[in-house]
Amino acid sequence: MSAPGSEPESAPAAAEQAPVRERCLTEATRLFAAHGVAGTSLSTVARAVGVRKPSLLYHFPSKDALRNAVIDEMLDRWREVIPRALTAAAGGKPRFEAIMGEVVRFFAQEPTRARLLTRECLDRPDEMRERLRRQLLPWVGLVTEAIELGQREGRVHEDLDPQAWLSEIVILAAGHFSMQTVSRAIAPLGDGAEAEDPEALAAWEARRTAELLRIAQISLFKPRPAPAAAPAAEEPPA
Amino acid sequence: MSAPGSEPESAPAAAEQAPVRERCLTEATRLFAAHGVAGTSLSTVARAVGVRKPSLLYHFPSKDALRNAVIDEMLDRWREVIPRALTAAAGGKPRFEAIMGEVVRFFAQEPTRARLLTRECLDRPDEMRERLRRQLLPWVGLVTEAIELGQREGRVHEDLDPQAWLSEIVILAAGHFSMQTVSRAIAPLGDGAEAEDPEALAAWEARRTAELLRIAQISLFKPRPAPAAAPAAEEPPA
DNA sequence: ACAAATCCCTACCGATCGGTAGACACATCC
DNA sequence: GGATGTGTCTACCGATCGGTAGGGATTTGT
Repeated sequence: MSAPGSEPESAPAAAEQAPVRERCLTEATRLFAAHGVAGTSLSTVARAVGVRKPSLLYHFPSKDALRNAVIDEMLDRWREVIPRALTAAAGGKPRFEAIMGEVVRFFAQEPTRARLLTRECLDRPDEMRERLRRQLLPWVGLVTEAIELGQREGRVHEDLDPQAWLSEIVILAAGHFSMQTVSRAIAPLGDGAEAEDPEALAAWEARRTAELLRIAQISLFKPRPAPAAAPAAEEPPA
Repeated sequence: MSAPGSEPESAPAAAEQAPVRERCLTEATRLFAAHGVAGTSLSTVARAVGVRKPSLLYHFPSKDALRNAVIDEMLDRWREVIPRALTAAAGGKPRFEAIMGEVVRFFAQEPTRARLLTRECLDRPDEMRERLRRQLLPWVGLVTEAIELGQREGRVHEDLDPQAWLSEIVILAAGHFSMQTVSRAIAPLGDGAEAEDPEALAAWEARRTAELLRIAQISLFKPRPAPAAAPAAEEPPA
């Protein structure tokens, strides 16, 4: 992390009584994701935490430092999940399902992260590009190599551009979770359920996520290169 | 539009000498897209136009009015392009290529629009959802019906969810052009060309766009339902 | 010629912004 | 007990924010 002398707590304490610095990060993440950095004042963050503005500025010497800490924390969590996804299925076959599942789970359980990432990419594209480059260059190589191997083996579309495909899928995943609320503009309305039904909303989200996975899968893998020896063994039921 | 008594000028005059109100919209669009509404002050917009802040507030009674005018203008242009895409290929077969081509062209020639749209969806999701709903509900129905017809005719994947697919593709297209700069984090670096070469950049953008179209196409259409009578007639050389 | 409307300006308003100064409480270590 | 360090506070700073008041051109209608 970026904090010099922060000891990791063994048990995730209740959010209510977590140390102030931690709560500042949490609330700042939430507010920055919702209204943007420029649209969130330090007073607002402080009020959400339950302290005064100078207390916030004691832990983070400036708004920019707070912003960077928030992004660092998010990218650190991301840095945790990527190797887990890659190694969990390193030698196995269902690499694709493992990685996509992990990515989806990462954003789905906290859409805040996707929104924050999207916002920051819009606000400071140059810096975010370099940051993401440092973050994910190593495993971009791994993924593209795996894709190219799949192409040589005939499992992956030959006309697919590995790097471009990866770029588009990452963008799609981030946008998918950033735009949850807005996606309901296309959602079924005439199906009987009206806009506010939370059950119908969850169903719509499930449909969207299923379609996201389907798009990623079918745009990567060939349907069945040829009705050869071993036909059906790779299609998971869900 | 929202202006009561604005007469359309027959010839698109030079941007330098366009009426002030129009230049305000142009500059505000650019700045809002780049830094967000909250991150752009009225003074900044006025300075970019070359007038003083009160002049800006003469044409737009408040910052919120300016914001709405900017979005209205963008959505109006969108409203122009959609029917064109739908009717240009109404009865013909290459409907998909026509629509996707029009959408891509719309955003590609002015990525500002995509960024503004993305930002506004993040900043005011509820309002944007309703706005988009009003905007594109009619032709959402058309597109999904066309997709369902394609499913019945066996040209489109049966397991595709038309509404969800459309939602994801729209998100992908918007994100594709919003994140141009950031996508270079995945771009090829070791290929010899270094980061700043504009030619290599254009090449990378072309690869991305091609991949976007490929993903949309292959996630929609079945590869070839069966090697029937008429085999190859639909594959464009590009 | 005169009045009205249009358009842009200088000067200014109160509110809020990010950030600082410095006092106060408390806990620790010597 | 006193020195030191940590964390929070009140009070305040200059700058900038969105917005207003009102005057001076210029154009337009009559």
